[in-house]
Amino acid sequence: MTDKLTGAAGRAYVANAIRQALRSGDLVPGQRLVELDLAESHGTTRGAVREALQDLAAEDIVEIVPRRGARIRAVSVEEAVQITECRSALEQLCARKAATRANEEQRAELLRIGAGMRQAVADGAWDTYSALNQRLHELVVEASGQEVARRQLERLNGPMVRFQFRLALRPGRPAQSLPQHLAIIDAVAGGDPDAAARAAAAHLDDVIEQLRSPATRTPVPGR
Amino acid sequence: MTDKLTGAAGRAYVANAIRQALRSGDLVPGQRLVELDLAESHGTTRGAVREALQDLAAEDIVEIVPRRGARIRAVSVEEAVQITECRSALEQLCARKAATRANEEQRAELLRIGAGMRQAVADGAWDTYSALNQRLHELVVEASGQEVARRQLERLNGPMVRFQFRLALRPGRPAQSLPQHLAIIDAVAGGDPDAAARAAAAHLDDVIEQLRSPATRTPVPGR
DNA sequence: GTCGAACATCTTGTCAACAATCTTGTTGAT
DNA sequence: ATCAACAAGATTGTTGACAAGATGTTCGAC
Repeated sequence: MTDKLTGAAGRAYVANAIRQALRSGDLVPGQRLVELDLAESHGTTRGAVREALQDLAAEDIVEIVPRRGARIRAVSVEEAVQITECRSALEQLCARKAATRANEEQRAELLRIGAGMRQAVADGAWDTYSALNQRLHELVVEASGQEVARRQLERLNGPMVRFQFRLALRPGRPAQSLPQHLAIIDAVAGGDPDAAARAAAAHLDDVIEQLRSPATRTPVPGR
Repeated sequence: MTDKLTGAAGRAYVANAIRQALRSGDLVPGQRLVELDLAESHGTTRGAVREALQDLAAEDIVEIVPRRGARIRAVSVEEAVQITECRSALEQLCARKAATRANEEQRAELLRIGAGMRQAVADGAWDTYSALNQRLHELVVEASGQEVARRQLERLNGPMVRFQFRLALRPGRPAQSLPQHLAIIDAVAGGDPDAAARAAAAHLDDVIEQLRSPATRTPVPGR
């Protein structure tokens, strides 16, 4: 357990640790990531950290400027909107395909998720709702069989964790998004491709609107 | 000129050299990329080559398997279709935005490209047509102001160069795609977002159909 | 002739030390 | 008090050597 994480193992470990720290707010945009510090605090070598940072840079999570090190990249509201617009385009594709291609088990799980979401909103169980939300998006992509789109969506979500986080916690947000999610579920489970695409588009248009409203903007510490 | 390309410079240089070699057919899918060989043939160090390979792996152009080195990744027809479906989703988004946001100069260039394409088809000038085609797609994305989508599309095109290449050279192909391109130009330059999205979708649906037809399949050497 | 085991060679993975560059803090002049 | 020049420290970039693993080859048994 106190073994030294070496090389390739450390690479993935450090990358995950940073992703996690970003999600939980331990790292904020603009923050410097010093190779030696990370190496020591995670029990790895500088080489492993270096490669982990390269990976994160490829995911647009950190920004590496030569000779000056790596920082957590700041995402502007405008960029968050553009990211969500791309998500919308890709998720419409997936929803449309999923409506045609989903198998019986997947359709059944969709319905279960829908029931769970209703219940979670009724109970005020926001963590549960958030988890179901994530699973719903995953499942639609999975059922669509669009491997390529799945990879693209993963990349898009990387830098967005902070915004998503804020959004889900906004009071009244689950109640607002519930009918949109149920519409997606109905259309996909019911096998109506056009309706599925429309429902996905409507949902993400609403997310964009929320992103633009000032309440969701999180102040970025200077420097 | 005979200077040794060191570190950061060599990294970009080698990555570009490989991309170029793939485009021109000097490298074929499945081919092994040995670090030391590449380092010597390009006058760099192994370290630089290593990083270049990481970059190419992030672009899905090469596949790195631990302890076994890097190979040019093979793209199946099914994957090419999925890539094009994603391109379709994103280019619809861009075409729609471009119809609204393009400035006068951009609309003028679109019309010039359209005229040039007509001429090129009439003259049988396929290289010119291919160049204009590329510029058209670029310009639509540029005019849309969708930086995020632009990056995503770049990534998607990386592994596709071979297929695109084949497609453009197929006899009769320019004549077939010309009206589709003109429809995109008309809609974007004319400021009709819905028509622009429809035209982009129609064009890429046709590309998908071409990809599926056996004539475009290029045999992949075993091993 | 074919199969398998031992061996030789090639290739990638890892590390530690060194060099180059940037950042920060201090000093001194105006 | 402000600023520029400088020095000390911190941080990243690069290299070369070695270790670990994979691949190919030879040789012998059957």
